[in-house]
Amino acid sequence: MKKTKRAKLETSGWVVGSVKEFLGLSEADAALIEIKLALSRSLRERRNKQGLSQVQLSERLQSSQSRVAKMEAGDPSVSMDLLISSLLLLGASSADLANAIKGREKKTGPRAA
Amino acid sequence: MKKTKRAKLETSGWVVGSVKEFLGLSEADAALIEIKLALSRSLRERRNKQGLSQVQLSERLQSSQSRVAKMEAGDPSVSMDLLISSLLLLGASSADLANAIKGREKKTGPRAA
DNA sequence: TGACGATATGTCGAATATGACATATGCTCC
DNA sequence: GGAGCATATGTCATATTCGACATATCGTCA
Repeated sequence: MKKTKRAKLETSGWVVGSVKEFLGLSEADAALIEIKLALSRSLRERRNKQGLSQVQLSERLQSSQSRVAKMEAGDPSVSMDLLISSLLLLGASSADLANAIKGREKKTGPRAA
Repeated sequence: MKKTKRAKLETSGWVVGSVKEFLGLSEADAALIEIKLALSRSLRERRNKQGLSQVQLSERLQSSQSRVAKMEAGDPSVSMDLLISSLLLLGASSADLANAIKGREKKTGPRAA
């Protein structure tokens, strides 16, 4: 994985919507980012649903508030490992993760909105 | 994520079967490892199914043969990011990843040792 | 207004993952 | 046996991610 494209993303901040072919992103790169964002959202949802502050969560994770904020912001400096292990620590099951990753329907085919 | 437990795993190599509560692993840690192993297996399957050698795959990934070998071996030094972006590059869809992660049935029930 | 709690952003030294390389093992074919 | 592959394992310099800390922003409440 070349990290060249990533630089651009860092300066501009990942666009939330369809990150697709925004820049010269390959399909794979775009998909990876979409997945990370999906996990980010999932993390915030879980944290909120459990009524935890970022500080409280950071304590459970033995991490820091700033890193939690970055996780939820989808910051490029957070790894999938961190996102996923955090979700697991919040009680997510493998199936939950799978669901988050699967992503909301691809509107490619007939299957109109 | 404390990386203390990981040290033990590195020296012994992750046990393939039920990594569950082998050592003092927390549920979350165990789950994370199981997921990584599932992705590892998935990667090798895809590579084989496409008739690629590790060297060929490493070229596509702009990586090296040794790293591919480590990915497939579930080596602790490989990140989820690398595993997943590799799978995506091999044509896996988000749904495919979700499926791999979801994991083969939890056989918690009778199933005595 | 000011104080407080929660979240965001930027930076830094330390920890970890990376590709590259060397080398070892295992295999088939001659 | 040895040549030619594919795969495994170990090491290393460099790159990336980490937790920690400082600081900024945003709401709300008095």
